[in-house]
Amino acid sequence: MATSQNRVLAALSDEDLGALRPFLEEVALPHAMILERAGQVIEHVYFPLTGLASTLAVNVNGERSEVSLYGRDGMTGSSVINGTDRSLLETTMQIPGHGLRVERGRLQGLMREHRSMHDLFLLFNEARVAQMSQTALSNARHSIEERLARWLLMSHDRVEGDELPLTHEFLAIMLGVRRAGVTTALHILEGQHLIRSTRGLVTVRDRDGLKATADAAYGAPEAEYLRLMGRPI
Amino acid sequence: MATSQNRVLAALSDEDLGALRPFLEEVALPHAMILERAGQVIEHVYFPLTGLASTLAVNVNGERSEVSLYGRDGMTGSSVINGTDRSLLETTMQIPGHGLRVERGRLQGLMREHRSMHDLFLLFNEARVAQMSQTALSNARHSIEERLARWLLMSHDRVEGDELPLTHEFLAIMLGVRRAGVTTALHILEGQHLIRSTRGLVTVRDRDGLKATADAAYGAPEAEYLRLMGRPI
DNA sequence: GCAATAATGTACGGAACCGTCCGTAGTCGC
DNA sequence: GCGACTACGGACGGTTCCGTACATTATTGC
Repeated sequence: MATSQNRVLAALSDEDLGALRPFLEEVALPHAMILERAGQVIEHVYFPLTGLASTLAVNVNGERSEVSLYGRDGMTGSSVINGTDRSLLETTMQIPGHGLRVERGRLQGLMREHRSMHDLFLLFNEARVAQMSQTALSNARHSIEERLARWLLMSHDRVEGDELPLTHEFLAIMLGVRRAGVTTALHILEGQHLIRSTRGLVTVRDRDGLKATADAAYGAPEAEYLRLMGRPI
Repeated sequence: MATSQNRVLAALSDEDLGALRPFLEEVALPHAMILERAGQVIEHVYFPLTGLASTLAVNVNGERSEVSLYGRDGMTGSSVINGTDRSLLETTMQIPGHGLRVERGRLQGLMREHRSMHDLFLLFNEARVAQMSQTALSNARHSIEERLARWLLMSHDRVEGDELPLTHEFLAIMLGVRRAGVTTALHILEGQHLIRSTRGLVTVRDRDGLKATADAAYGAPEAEYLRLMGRPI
């Protein structure tokens, strides 16, 4: 079991990982799989090894917007880490992959026995807060183009290679904007040769150019992750 | 020392509160006081008894937008609770008041000795995540008018009486919009007799009307606070 | 009470984005 | 290989909100 592919598991002490390992189970993470449902008790906590997961805020009117994005750098179940068994958020797979999972009750017991394990998961929660804060700021102040560039960079950080299998519709939900708005913004980025966009696939061509477009929307949460976790995303 | 005025302290067990109490220090919280500076090591963790604090995401371009708001229902230092000594966020007093504070190092030691204290603070962190998520969603999808109504309701929940000493400029920073946009939105709310607005002061007149305007932007995080903390804001 | 400052009211053109719609082009299931 | 479906491209008027500017009205410091 390639636990070290997941950055959070890799940062665990040998002892903590040894305690957790027997309860980790390999699992496929297909596209659109729902890892956590808003308001529902969480069954498992997932550690992606590949693929991309995202956590959305949803409300009673069916509006939705992404608040956090992670892959092999993170884990689901932030509310379990914080001591409860459910949250208002929804977590789904954006780009398919595979990962490891552990039953919630088991993890709760392990965190109680192994405080340093809990402490490490809390550091990831803190990194996630940094990311969520930047999302809130970007949603308030930045253009679709900037936010899209940020999102593509964040995704690019978390997958192998430069290909991101994503539809405009999906990106629109992530950013909380119109699908047509995403189409236009992608065309602009493509016109600047920063990406290539084909049906269901965005290919990153010029990462530095994307950074220039994203400007202050990208970078700070990523640096905070490095500081907190002691290793890059 | 009126510790029970703060909802987090009030939710502590007698034993945990007894351990913490000797290290709590009364402190005035004047308007615009900075409780935490972005990127700087946190000196104290504050428990407001009155007044309103807010936490802002800031970036290198000087852009800023509120991500979280709390008063007697909460505490600063979420990053300390998560195991680090600083964060990218900035926390300032919006409406003056007074509160209690404890040195960071002392609190870190206490949380280590008294796990149930740490666990309770984590539940508040979880409530804050719910609030931040709603903020991110509202920033992406809701009009200034809706977001303003939400903000006024959240503030109203946390002060005594119906008077909120706030300037348009301040509200604009909170919402991440133009000052003139706030002025217009306040006029609309005032035209509907939901508030009265005079220089430096907003008075809530029709709370239910504000709820109707805020729609889905208000309510869910507040219900989650109740669930997590076992008491209303 | 008088200047200086802070807060508010108002306006303007323009940019960004929305809601909506429809046509076209890939892709999939059988 | 053909119909059904999904994804994308492009357009439309309309609204929201921006950046900016400037005047007016409280309040404060002296």
